Amino acid sequence: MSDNIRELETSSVIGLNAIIIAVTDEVPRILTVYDTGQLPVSPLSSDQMKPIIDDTVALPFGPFDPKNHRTLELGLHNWVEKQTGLDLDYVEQLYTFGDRHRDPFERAGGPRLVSVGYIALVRQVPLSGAGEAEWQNWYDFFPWEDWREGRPLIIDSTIKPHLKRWVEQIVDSQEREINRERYSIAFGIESAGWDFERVLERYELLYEAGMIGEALRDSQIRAFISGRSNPFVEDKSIEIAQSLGTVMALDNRRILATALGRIRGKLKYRPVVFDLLPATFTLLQLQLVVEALGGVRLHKQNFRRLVVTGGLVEATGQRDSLSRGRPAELFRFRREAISERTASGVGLPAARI
Amino acid sequence: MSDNIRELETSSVIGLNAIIIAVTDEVPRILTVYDTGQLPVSPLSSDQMKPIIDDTVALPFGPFDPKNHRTLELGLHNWVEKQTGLDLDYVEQLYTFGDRHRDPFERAGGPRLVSVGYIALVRQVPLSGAGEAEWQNWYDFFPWEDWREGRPLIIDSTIKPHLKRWVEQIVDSQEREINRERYSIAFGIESAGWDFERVLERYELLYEAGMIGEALRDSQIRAFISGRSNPFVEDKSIEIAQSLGTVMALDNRRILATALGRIRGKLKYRPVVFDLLPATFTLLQLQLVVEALGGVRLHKQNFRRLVVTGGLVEATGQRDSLSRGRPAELFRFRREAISERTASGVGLPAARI
DNA sequence: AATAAATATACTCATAATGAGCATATATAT
DNA sequence: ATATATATGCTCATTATGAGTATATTTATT
Repeated sequence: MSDNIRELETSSVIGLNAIIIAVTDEVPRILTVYDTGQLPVSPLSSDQMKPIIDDTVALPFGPFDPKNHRTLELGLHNWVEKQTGLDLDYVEQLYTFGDRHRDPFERAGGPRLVSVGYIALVRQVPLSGAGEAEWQNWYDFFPWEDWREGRPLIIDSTIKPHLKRWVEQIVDSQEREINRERYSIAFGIESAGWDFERVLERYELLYEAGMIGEALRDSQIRAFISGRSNPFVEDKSIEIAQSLGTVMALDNRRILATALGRIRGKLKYRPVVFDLLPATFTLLQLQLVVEALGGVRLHKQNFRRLVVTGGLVEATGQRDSLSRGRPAELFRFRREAISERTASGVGLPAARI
Repeated sequence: MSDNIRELETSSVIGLNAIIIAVTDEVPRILTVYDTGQLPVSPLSSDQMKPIIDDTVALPFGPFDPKNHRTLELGLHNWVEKQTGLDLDYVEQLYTFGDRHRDPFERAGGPRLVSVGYIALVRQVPLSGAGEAEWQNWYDFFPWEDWREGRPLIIDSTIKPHLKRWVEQIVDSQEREINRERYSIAFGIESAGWDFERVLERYELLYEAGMIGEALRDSQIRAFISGRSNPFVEDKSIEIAQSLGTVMALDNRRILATALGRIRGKLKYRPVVFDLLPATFTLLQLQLVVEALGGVRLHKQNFRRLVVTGGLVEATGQRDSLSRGRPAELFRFRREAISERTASGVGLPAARI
C-alpha cells in the first residue's frame, strides 16, 4: 500500500514563506526582502541573458529545519524573529505551493522547492534584525484591487481591453468559451459585480494572458533554458506589465494574491482585524483597517451597528482626543464574541449550500 | 538573507494524504486503508511493546515524487488512481501537517514527515486498484458530530463530565481558565450553541484530555521510547476511548477532523455538494447530502426556497419515479450560479468583520 | 463670541433574508 | 376508497441589511 516513507529518497526541499501584514495610515502593507541572486532564479542577472524585468522583490523566506523545530510554525517564528526582529502573534497557514512552474529554472532531476506559506498579522512597524526587510503597500502589487477611491481606472483603460482581446484570439472554441467565462466571473463583467475575494482568479488570468511582468520573465527564462533565442517582446507589453504593479521573484506575487483573497474572505466571518489594531481603538480606526484590507468603502453608521449590536466590541468609557471633530469613544474587542454564534459566522443551519 | 536553497540539506520528506469523500445512503464516507506495520509506527506491534490500542486504520497516503509530477495535485491524482482506481474530479488542498508530535516515533535527527492533505469529493463508490481500500462512515471516527437524530447521547453521558473533570483538575489557575473557555466554546456550554464547524477544536480538547485512543497510544509510545515502564492505563480509560470512535494511525484522525470542519465551513458559501451528486437529482437528495455532511437536519421548505430562489439549481422538467409519494422533480446545478454573487458567499460589502 | 467645518453617534425606513409553520398536490400501499 | 408518504406552494413574524436623515460635540476660522 504505502511505501515505507523512512526509506523514501526525496528530491524536494521544504521552505517557509511568510506573508507578514500590517495596516498603517490606511495602507495595508506587507513585508518584503531584496533578493539579489541568492534564489535559484539568479541566472537571470547573469550576463548570458539580459533580463527584461526586474524581479528582485521577494517575500521573506526561510528553510524549514526539522532538527531544531518541533512544528512548521515554530520554525517560521524563529527565522522571522532573526531576520526582522518581529515577534509574530497571529499566524495562520495559507497554502502549500509545490508546482514545478513556480521556479522556471528547476532542472529535470533538481530538487523541487515546496514552500508552505504562512500569514501573520502584526501591529508594529519598526524593524530590526539582520535583513534588509521593508514594508510595501500591498496594492503596489495589485493596483486593480483597491476600490476605496472608486473603480480603479486601470481596469477599463488597460485590463479589460487587453484581456478581452486575449480571449477572442484563442483558437480552440471550447477553450475560448471557458476563458470568456473565467474572465467574466473574475472581473464581474455581466450580471455579477466585482467579487473582492477573487484576487487569485484575477491574477491568474492576467498571468496567463501574458500581461503581468512575471509572465514575460518566465517566457524569457523558458526560452533561455531551451536554447531558443530571446522571444520578441514589444515595448508595449513591458509598458503594460509595468502599469500592472511591482513584479516579484518566483511565484511570490501569486502567493500574495492567494493571501489577499484569504484575508478578505476571513474578514466576513472571523474577527481577524483585531490583531492589526492596538488594544483599544475608535470605531473609525477599526473601519479603516477593514476597508484597507477589503479595498472598499463601507457605510459608517451601518458598520457601527454591525459591530456594536453584534457584540464584537465594547465601549471602554474613555475617549480619543486627537481627532478633529467630536471625540470618538475608545472600544475594545470582546473576546467572548468568538463563542457567540452571531459574531463568528452564521453557522451551518443557515446553510447556503 | 535567504540561504541558497539549492544547497540546503534537507531532512524532511513530503507525502500526500488524500481525504476522499463520498455520500451514499445518507452516510458521509471516507476512504481508508489498512496500515499494518508499514508506517513508522510499526514498533507498536513488535513484541517489545504490547499495544493497548489498535490503530491500523489510516488515510490513503503516497509519496510526492517531484521527478514525475509537475504539481502536488497531479502527484496525488496519480497514486490515488493506482491504489483505488478512482479518477478524482474535485480536489482541494486542505492543510500541510508537519508537527513533530504527529509521529511519536520520530527519532532525533530522523527525517521529518511533512504531509500535504488534499480533500477530494467523488460520486462513485465502486473500488478497484491495487489497495485494500475501504469506505467507512465518517461519523465512526467522530460519534459526537452527527446531530441528525438529535443531540448524541455520548456528549452528556461521557464527554461533558470527563472533560469538565479534566479542566477542574488543572493546577495552574490561568491555564485552567483558558481551557475552561476552550471547552465552553467548543462544546457550546453557555450562551452559544453547538458550532458545527468547530470539529478540530473539539477533537483537540478530547485528545489533550487523554480521552481519545490516540492519546493513550501516544503516551504509551512516549514512555516506551524514553525507556520508562508502560504507563498505567485504567480499563475505564480504554472503555471511554472505545466509545469515542475508531482510532487511526499517526495523526490521521486529526487530519480528518480538519477536513470535516473545512467541508462544513465551505457548505455555507460555496456550491460544493454538487460534486457528490449525479448530474440530476431531486431536492431531497441534495438536502440529504448537505445534512449528512453538516450533521444536522434542515427545514425542507426553506431549503427548497434557498436553493431554487437563490438560483443554485434549475428544474429539468423530468421527474423522479422511484419515490414513495408524489414524484419529485429532477434538478440540475446551475453553473452560472458561481458567478452570481448571491449564491456564492455574500461578498465583503456585507462585511461581518 | 459667533460661525463653519469635521467628526461621532442616534434613529428611521424600506427591502431582503430567515425560521417556522400551515395548506395543497400527487403519488403509492392497503 | 382511504390512509400514508412525499413534494411543493404560500403566509407570516422576526431579523438583517442598505441607505439615508437628524443630532451631538468637538476644533478651526472669522
